[in-house]
Order: sequence, then structure tokens, then C-alpha cells
Amino acid sequence: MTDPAPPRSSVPRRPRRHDPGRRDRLIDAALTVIAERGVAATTHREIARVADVPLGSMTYHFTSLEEVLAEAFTRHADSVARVFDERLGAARDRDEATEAVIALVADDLLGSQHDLVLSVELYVAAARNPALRAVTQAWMARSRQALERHFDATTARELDALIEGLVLHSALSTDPMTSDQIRHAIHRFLH
Amino acid sequence: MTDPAPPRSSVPRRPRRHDPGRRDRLIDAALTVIAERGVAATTHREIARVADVPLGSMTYHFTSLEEVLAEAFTRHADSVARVFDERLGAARDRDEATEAVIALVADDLLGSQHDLVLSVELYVAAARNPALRAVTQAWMARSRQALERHFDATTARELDALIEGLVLHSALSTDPMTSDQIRHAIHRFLH
DNA sequence: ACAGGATATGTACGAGCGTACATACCATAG
DNA sequence: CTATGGTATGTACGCTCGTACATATCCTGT
Repeated sequence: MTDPAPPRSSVPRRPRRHDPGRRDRLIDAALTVIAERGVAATTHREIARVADVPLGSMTYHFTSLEEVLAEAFTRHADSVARVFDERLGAARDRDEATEAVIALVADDLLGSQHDLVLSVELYVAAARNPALRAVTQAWMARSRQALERHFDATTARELDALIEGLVLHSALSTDPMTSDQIRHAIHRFLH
Repeated sequence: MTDPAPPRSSVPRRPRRHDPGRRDRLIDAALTVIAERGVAATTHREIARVADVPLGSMTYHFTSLEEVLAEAFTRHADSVARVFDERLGAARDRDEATEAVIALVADDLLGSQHDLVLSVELYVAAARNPALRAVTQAWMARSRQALERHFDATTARELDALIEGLVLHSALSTDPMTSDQIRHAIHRFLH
């Protein structure tokens, strides 16, 4: 067929795309927006812009903005917890576990401003949102459990708090701690 | 035209009040709203509602919402820092300083869910807002300086991080640490 | 091949927001 | 006592937001 003139210029402006896995991409886009602009600036429209999809796609794949946030933060927590598990799972004795913790903080956590901001954003969001609080607590429990593979329960809890403090402190400071300073602090605590 | 009926029933509905110090009350109301609802839900209208003043009063006393937040967080940081100074200023030796830190965390910081939430809200807000970042850093510097009256610089920095972690960890957990657990963690770190 | 359900898209609506501003009131300086 | 400048109040405007929904398109099972 010839049909040279484009007759339907107004209704479907954007060429429809076949895009399986779009929902996953939207969750990743949400994490990008949260990290770069904050939860407060995370809107349907902004996520859609970043993912380059129309606004309507958001309301099709998610029933509410809260659902997007919950799925995004769950993905983030899983991702960080997996690194936690791997680092500590590879350690064979307490000394190696200590080194694993140091590497975890100095390399994995402080190495990524992206993940770091996401964690703090999650903390605050969890303070108001029960669903996100559940995500946070599951994450904390998993971290503590990983530490308890090598340390007693009391030490694990205290160490978890120290890690949290070192990360947060460095995240907000103009001069974040160096790897050697992190190592010094953790060695001091674990003797 | 006599116009005997009360002609000005509609314009000033609320009896005008003489209210010196209203600006201060508005800043306190802002802190209440931030603590109870979060920075994201802190609006001109909500602050005005809590302080029981008309909306127009906000725009008269502050040039922008950002100014309100900055003044509120500055007041909060000053208040916490003052307690920090007093606790550590009263200590005469290192042992007393250690006890002061324990009391600070267990009683002052963890004792008030209000202040605790405010601090975390400030952390996140500071990540996006340069003016608030300045407030946070001035506060951190003041805390560290207070600790350096009794501990060397390295210890002060590490201890500051540990305090931050203990507070945040307890703030978000369903079972916050007890005073004895706080004491144990801090003693362990300081030998 | 084709029916039908899943997916994709554009648009509209009502609500709440920050801010501007005209107006009204009042403590106080002179 | 009165003028005046600071303070108090109500309202309007333009904007962005979450969400709903009608419509369009395409993949898939039969």
C-alpha cells in the first residue's frame, strides 16, 4: 500500500515500543532518581522522564507511587545485603572476617556515593512508612546474621552500629575517612 | 447610602492578635512538623496550622520555605550541641568524660524520639541543600571539638562516628539498645 | 489467520503547593 | 492625640502533583 501521507499524527505521537522488562527498568530508574534528587523529588513524571517512557506507563505498571518506592528500596537493600553476605561468607576465620568488614566499609559502601545516599534516604523514608520500615529491618537482620557467622551476638550488634556510624559520618563529611582510618577504627573496636 | 449593617464582616474574620515573638514560635512549630511528619510534609500551611496563625503570616516572616527550614535546623543543632558541650564540659578526667558520653547517648539522644528524628531528617535534607550542609558541618565540628577536650583527635573522630551509629541504629530498630548495651559498646571502644 | 487479552500511550481532573499582594489593624514616637 | 510604619490577615494565581481512564497497538494461543 502506498499511503504516503501520515494520517494519524495526533493520537499516537510516540511510536509504540515493544518493551518487555520495562517494569524492571522503571524500578532502576526510580533508584536513580532517588539517589540523584531524593525521595521528596521522586515523582511519577520524573521517573518516567529518566526511563524515557510516557507518564501513563507508570500508572499501568504500579498501582501507586508508594509501591514504586517499596520495590525500589527492596531491590537496593537486597543488592547491598548480597555484597555483605559474599564478603563475610568468603572469610574463613575471625581475622579474615575483620578484613572483610574493613573492605566492606572502605570499598563497597564508601566507594559508591550512589548506594550511600540511597541508604540514608531509605532510613528517613522508613521512619514514616511501615512498608519501608519492614524492608529496613529485614536488611538489618540479614546484616547482623552475616556478622554472627564470625562474631558473637553482642559484638555483631555493636559492630553493625559502628559500621553504620562510619558510613553515615563519612557520607556527610566534607573530608570522608580514608581506608586507613576506617581500618584503624574497626581494628580498635575488634582488638 | 447609610449602610447600617456591619459592613466588614467578611474581610478580617479572625480577630487580629498582638503577638510579639511570633516568628520564634513559627520556627518551633516548624520543628514540630518536621519531627512529626517529615521535611517532605513540612509546608507553609501545615506550619501555620500547628502554630495557629494564618497562612499569610508565614510569607510575612520568612522570604521562603527554605529559610524556615534553615532557621529551624540551626536551632535544633544549637540545642543538641549545647547539651553536648555541657555534658563534656562538666567532666574532669577521662573516666568522667567516658561516663558523660554514655549519658549523652543513653539519656539525651535516645531519650528523645523528637530530637532523634530531627537529626536524621537534617542529614537527608543537608545532602541536597548547601545551606543545611553548612549547618550540619558546623554542628559536627562543634561535637568533635567538645570530644577533643578529653580525647585525642583520632579517638574523637572515631567516637563521634560510633555515637552516630549507635543513635541511628537504635532509632530505626524495633528493639533499641538499652543503657547497659550502650555503656558496654562505648566502654569497649574506649578500653 | 485471527480473536482477545496484555501492554502502551496521551490526556484530563481535582487537590495541594509556594508565593505575591491588597487590605486592615495597632503600638508607639512625636 | 495623631500620624506612621511595622505587623497581621485573607485571597488569588500559576504550577506540579497523583491518579483515572479512554484509546491504540501488539503479542500470543488456538
